[in-house]
Amino acid sequence: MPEKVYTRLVGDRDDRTDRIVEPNTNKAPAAQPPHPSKWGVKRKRHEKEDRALRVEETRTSTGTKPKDGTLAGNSAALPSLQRDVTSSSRERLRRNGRATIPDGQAPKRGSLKEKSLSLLSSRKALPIWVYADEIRKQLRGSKDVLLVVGETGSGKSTQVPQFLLDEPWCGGCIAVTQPRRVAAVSLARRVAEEMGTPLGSSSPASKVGYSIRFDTSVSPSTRIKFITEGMLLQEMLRDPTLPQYSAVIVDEVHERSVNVDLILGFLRNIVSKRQAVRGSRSLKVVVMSATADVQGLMEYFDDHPDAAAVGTEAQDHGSSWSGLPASGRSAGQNGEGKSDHLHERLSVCYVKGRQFPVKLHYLSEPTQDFVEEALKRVFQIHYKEPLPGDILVFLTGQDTVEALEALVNEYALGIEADVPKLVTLPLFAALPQAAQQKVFERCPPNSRKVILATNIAETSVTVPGVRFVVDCGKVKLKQFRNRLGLDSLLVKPISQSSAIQRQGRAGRDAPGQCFRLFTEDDYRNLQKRTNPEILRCDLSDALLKIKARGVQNVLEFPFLDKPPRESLENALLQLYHLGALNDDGSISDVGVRISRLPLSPTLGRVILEASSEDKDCLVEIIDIVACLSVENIFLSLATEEKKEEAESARRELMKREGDHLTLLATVQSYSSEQTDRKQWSARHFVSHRAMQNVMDVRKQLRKQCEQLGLCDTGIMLRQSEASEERSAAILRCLLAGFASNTARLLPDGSFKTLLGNQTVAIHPSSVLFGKKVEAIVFSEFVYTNRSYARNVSSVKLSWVDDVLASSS
DNA sequence: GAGCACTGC
Repeated sequence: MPEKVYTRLVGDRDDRTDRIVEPNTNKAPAAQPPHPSKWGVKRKRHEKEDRALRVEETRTSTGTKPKDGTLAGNSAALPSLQRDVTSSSRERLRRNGRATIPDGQAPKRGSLKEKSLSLLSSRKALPIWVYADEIRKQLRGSKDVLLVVGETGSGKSTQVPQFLLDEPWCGGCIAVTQPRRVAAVSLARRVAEEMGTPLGSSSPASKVGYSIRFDTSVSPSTRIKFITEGMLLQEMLRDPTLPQYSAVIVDEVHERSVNVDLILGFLRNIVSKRQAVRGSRSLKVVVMSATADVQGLMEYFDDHPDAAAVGTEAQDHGSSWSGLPASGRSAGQNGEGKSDHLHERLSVCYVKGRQFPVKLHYLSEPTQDFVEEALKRVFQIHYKEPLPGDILVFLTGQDTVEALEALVNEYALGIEADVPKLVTLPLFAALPQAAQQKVFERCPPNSRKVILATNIAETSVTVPGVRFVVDCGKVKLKQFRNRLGLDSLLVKPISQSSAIQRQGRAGRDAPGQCFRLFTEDDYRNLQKRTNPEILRCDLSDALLKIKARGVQNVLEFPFLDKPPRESLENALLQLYHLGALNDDGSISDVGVRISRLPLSPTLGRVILEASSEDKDCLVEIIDIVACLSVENIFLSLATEEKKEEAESARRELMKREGDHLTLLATVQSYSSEQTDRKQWSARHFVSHRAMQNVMDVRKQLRKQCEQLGLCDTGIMLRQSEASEERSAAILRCLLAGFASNTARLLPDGSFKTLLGNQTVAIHPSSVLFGKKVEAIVFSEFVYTNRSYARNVSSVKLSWVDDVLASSS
């Protein structure tokens, strides 16, 4: 069906020449030059990666990143921070952010100043401190961009913004981006303490604030604002040139989230066009990274059109200031530099971190069973190495964590009385909060903790007291497959940078050891870096954001790593089918409105459909969409007994139409509970934390829908009676966003997608599991061992036909 | 009759 549209949008399907063609009204897609010639070298690399990806599918990646980044160099002084790192609840974040201001009372100025003075000596001890003058000097001249490469504990996140604050060019605000919300809040709190100023909105004189979803805390005097990447992108949507900022510091760039890639692209455009767009006022950009692909970043920022050919730099600044990495950086950090290239607009600063040495051990032979191997290693360490020193084991998922937990506990029963005890602690994101907290608690005397963790311990959570790391060398990661248009979740080998990051977790408190459950040869054969997320995800959201910020031709967007052509094509087509793009490829009114919503384009489209006159079910759809945009609200249960109990407790919520109306019934029931929602959640085996998030999202979406003019003020108070017609309208809204996620029943009882004719199975977690209905729509499609549809609803085949007919 | 790593607006 969309063959004709496809051809118009992106060229002939069989025409695999080297080009990407934007949606265009021209009948024949013109062969557009993909990008200026200077991108030639980079493009080759992407093509290679693209091919490798499609052909072998064995390479891997995930956001790799050294350090928790939350308070480099100071985390030991802030034990409470560690706990907050695992929390996602807003209340906790709030408390965290306001820890210095008890109960909202205005703090005494003197006490703040005293505290600030007492912190000064520890600040001066940070490795970054001696670079303060140099950093200022570099940005004072014609340099607009500074790269800071700082290893763990260098103090760059807290100190660099303070170094710049009183510079003559810095009249406005400094934004410091963070990938995680907790980091933004805790860094803001720390910097406010160091500066002796109240935090955020607590006082009009406050100089340090933060901005995260659901919680922005700034004052009229805010000069330093810690902000999540997503929030800065939202600000850029309103004000593409960021006029209120004198500087943007982009932290944790090595993690290479999609958001950070977009931010870097927009900043690069602003910097190179700054005269024209911002008048005489310049915008300084500081890019901070732990393990930098410095070469790529330098070329990226140095490559802008008006950069002068040659500059003088670095000659008198010593070895830390140049295009060449200073000696003594850790192995494996991609140290190749381009020494003969001098930069006009750009300088680089290398700062050594504080990390204890970690001794490496490899297997002599590869293992088939890393759980078994990890078990051996844990007991070997436990018997051989004296206390203190906890063990952190990196595994792939909940299944392997629980398997090893059972094994360790079983063998631990046989530990002799005169040997210390072992305390096993699982750690993964789906684990309830209280259980996660246990890894931060002190364990009984004469015992050793064994933390069995997923990738969550690689960046998001820093476990104190670890001196031994056992690394299985694998990671479970999501990969978007363009051919099939679906996500797969597969276990893959980690990258070298990821292995180094895991190893570093043993050297935070004292010298440590890392046991890699693979051979040294295996290590050498690992990919150097993890593929950045932008190369392995669905790009429709990113491309819509780019278009919404006024970049008409997405090929003009300076991607640090250019995504494969197939991904770009796919995303453009998807946006077109959603109605977010016009026939000429420009963003449509629908697209503009979708881009304003904090949702994926598909969910945004469902919202818009629900606001239309004939559907008119926005209230209900918002509840459903809110559920789909947070973690699973239904607790997964371990035992058969619990499962049966949960099934009967949830019976009143289950709807025969499917999972979406079940979610709606759950939200409606939860929100009508006025006395004790926590207890209600426990009774129905529903995650209270997830439901709190649902209510936050619901509130935000309601407000934004009003602002977008999708509904009248107060309409949300109206609760319509459930009815057949109502249910039908709701399901038809879902079809508007998920037309491609539809399947019909075959005589043999299996389902085949209407587009693509692929077999899908209803996931066993669905209320429709095992049911036979003529057609289904699903909001999630995941390939693990087979293709599964999750969050499934029953629809009429005729509705699907209507939607498919109208969109092609 | 399966089993999902991790962020974020």
